[in-house]
Amino acid sequence: MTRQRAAVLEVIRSAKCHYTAEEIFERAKEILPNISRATVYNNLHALERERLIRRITGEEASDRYDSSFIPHGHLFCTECHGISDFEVPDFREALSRAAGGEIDSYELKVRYVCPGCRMARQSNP
Amino acid sequence: MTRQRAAVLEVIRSAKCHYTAEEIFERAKEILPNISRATVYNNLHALERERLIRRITGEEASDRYDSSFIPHGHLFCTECHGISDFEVPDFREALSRAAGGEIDSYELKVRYVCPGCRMARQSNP
DNA sequence: GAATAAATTTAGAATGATTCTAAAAAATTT
DNA sequence: AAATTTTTTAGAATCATTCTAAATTTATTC
Repeated sequence: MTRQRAAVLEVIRSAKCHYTAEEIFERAKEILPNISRATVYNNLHALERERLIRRITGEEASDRYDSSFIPHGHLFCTECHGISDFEVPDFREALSRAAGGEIDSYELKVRYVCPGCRMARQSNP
Repeated sequence: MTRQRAAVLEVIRSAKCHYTAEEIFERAKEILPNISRATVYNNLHALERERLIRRITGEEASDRYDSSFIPHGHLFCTECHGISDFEVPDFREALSRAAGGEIDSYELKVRYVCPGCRMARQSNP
């Protein structure tokens, strides 16, 4: 656990939303001003392998990262492209049975129109 | 529905696996040799909007496409990077309730080690 | 059915996220 | 402390996707 890896992890842990690699890089620079983008990517991969963070592959070009391991799904708004979390039951057991062997992780992605955009739509349809 | 859009849709519908945009482009050229890559991308987006195909955002950099609308999840092997389908119950109703409004589509992604890779692992661990 | 307008296609340039590379720095082992 | 391994760094390279502007096709109007 180098200082750089700790900084990347700290940024993700203290985030109130899901950051992209670029956003993590910007914030890690506030802790270690000389940190390089490549190091952020290296450590995101390492931390994912060590299961300290999870990668969210969304609708956008860039992935986002999450440090929560409480089972939850992700809601992707198709209008404002916002992402929010939502509770889901723990499927792990059922999925392992369906997959015919132990699973690694799972992600439930839902595309929808978020309450904010839905309201805005009603005002000017 | 132009000839180009029909060709793209035909390639996806007759596929036995999930192709990337590049793979679709290669196969569409067998039908319309002058088709351009940009046209394939245009039509993939249009077909997705029209709900004739679904986009699968996986572990790789490039998205893949599916023409099946039978509810199913995708299993991503973390070793060989293969993708396979698996049956899941239709969550739509439950998800709409959880999301607090109608949902657009959903995708259940599972990362695991596929049976082939698991066996190969046991032989030389 | 020709004239006009709108939409689509094309080839290639541009963009942008991520990966690669090779040298320097840091950490670890002997 | 010398030697080895791992990590970091800056910047170049890659690769999927989007953008652009001109050409073509399709639809609409007279």
